[in-house]
Amino acid sequence: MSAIIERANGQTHGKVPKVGRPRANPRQLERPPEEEILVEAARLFTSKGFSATSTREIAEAAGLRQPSLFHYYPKKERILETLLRRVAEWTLDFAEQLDRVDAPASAKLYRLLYFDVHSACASPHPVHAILLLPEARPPAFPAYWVSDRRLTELLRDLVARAISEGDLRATDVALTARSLRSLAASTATWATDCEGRSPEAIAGHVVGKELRALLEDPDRLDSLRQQALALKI
Amino acid sequence: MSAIIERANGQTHGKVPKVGRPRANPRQLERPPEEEILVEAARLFTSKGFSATSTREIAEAAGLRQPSLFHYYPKKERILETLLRRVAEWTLDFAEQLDRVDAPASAKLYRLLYFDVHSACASPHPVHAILLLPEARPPAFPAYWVSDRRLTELLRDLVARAISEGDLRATDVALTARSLRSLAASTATWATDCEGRSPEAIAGHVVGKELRALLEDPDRLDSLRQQALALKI
DNA sequence: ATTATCTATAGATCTATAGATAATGC
DNA sequence: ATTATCTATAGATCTATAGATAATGC
Repeated sequence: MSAIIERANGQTHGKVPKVGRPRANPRQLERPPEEEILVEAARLFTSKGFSATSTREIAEAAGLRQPSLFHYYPKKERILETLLRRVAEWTLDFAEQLDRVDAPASAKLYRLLYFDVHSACASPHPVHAILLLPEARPPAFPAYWVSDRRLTELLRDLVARAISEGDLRATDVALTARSLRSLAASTATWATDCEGRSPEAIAGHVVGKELRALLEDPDRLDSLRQQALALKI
Repeated sequence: MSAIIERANGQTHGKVPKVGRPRANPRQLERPPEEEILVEAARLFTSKGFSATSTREIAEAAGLRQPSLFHYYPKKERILETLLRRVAEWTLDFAEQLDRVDAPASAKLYRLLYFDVHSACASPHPVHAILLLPEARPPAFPAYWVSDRRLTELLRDLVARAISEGDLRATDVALTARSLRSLAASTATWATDCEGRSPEAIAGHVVGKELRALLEDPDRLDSLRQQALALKI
């Protein structure tokens, strides 16, 4: 999870505040407070839900008193908004890098799905599950849903191109894209139950199943997988 | 949705109360109040979330004042508990009938998945999405999770038998069962976005994709589908 | 002077209970 | 007498604001 949430802040460590009144419960900080808040909020939102998580719980988990939270996020909703943005950017950034690579659409499709599902499984807490919170549904957080639509369209284009390149079977492209888009979030909801399986194993299984179903020649799955994972991003 | 929620109450219509103080806002009732409450609660829980839905909203939607709700459900949680039980029973009952039919495991697997996903898509509101509410996660509602485990084990057995019968490819059976179990709920989250597609089309697409991926011979999908839908339940 | 925090609290909920009330049933 | 509803409200939240305070920085 941390990786996804912190992506935009690789360099910001050490930004731990020196000025300001000391905390009531001092502790060693590894991240700036606004990042600590995001990490704890993500954990609480996915396990208890957005509305069922109080700002007090988030604050105490981040080592602060409840009103101090509002110094960093002026509304509770802004925390969820920030998390949604980070999750969307995490995948969108990868998708944009992938776009610049020259490779068959089927390989790119595999690689993008694998990246998305693997991220969802590898997070210690299933951050991607925040995408399924009823409180995050449209029309709330329109900026997130713009990114989501972009990603769905990207998947649709990859599927359509892979079909015209002869690698995938003809199928309902829009429906396929919509269901592929939900793959990472839905895998995140159960991946933590599967003890003993690595994120790589789960993502490989899930994405492999999708592509085997879509491939014109299912026996090509193994070579497609190798080709996809060999792409230099 | 109504079908799933009301399954246990086919005969109970007309149980509209004649005794008791009249309502402040009288209206024509089609269902007994406890059923009206379930239908409205299901709609509100899936669209706004459990904690974000107040007992006042549910009550007013059902034509009652807020405290009157507690005549039927002594705690707000009991409403969600009842919904979870109905959704679980809906699929479990079908699975038990299916169990008594003599047919190849692959056909039964297709039929069970189709039933589950089709129910999820056919509901005017995605009731199955309540299974994804963070508030419904274990360890809350242990009775529901017992049913859920039963269903996952049933899927696992069907997959294992279909493999030993030679219809499905060898694969990680537990992982496959777990991901198949999440199919209906996850489809419910996006099926309503797909205007112009019938529940049959969506369920056929989604379940077809799963089975094509699992089949030893993908070309057998069409005949498997016919065989599955022809089963007399 | 600026900043990050604190304490105190206003104001708006929200769930659940207590007890009254207005029907039907016997 | 029983029942389903109502009104009124207690008690426990919860979000967000106001304003004080205890550090560092200049």
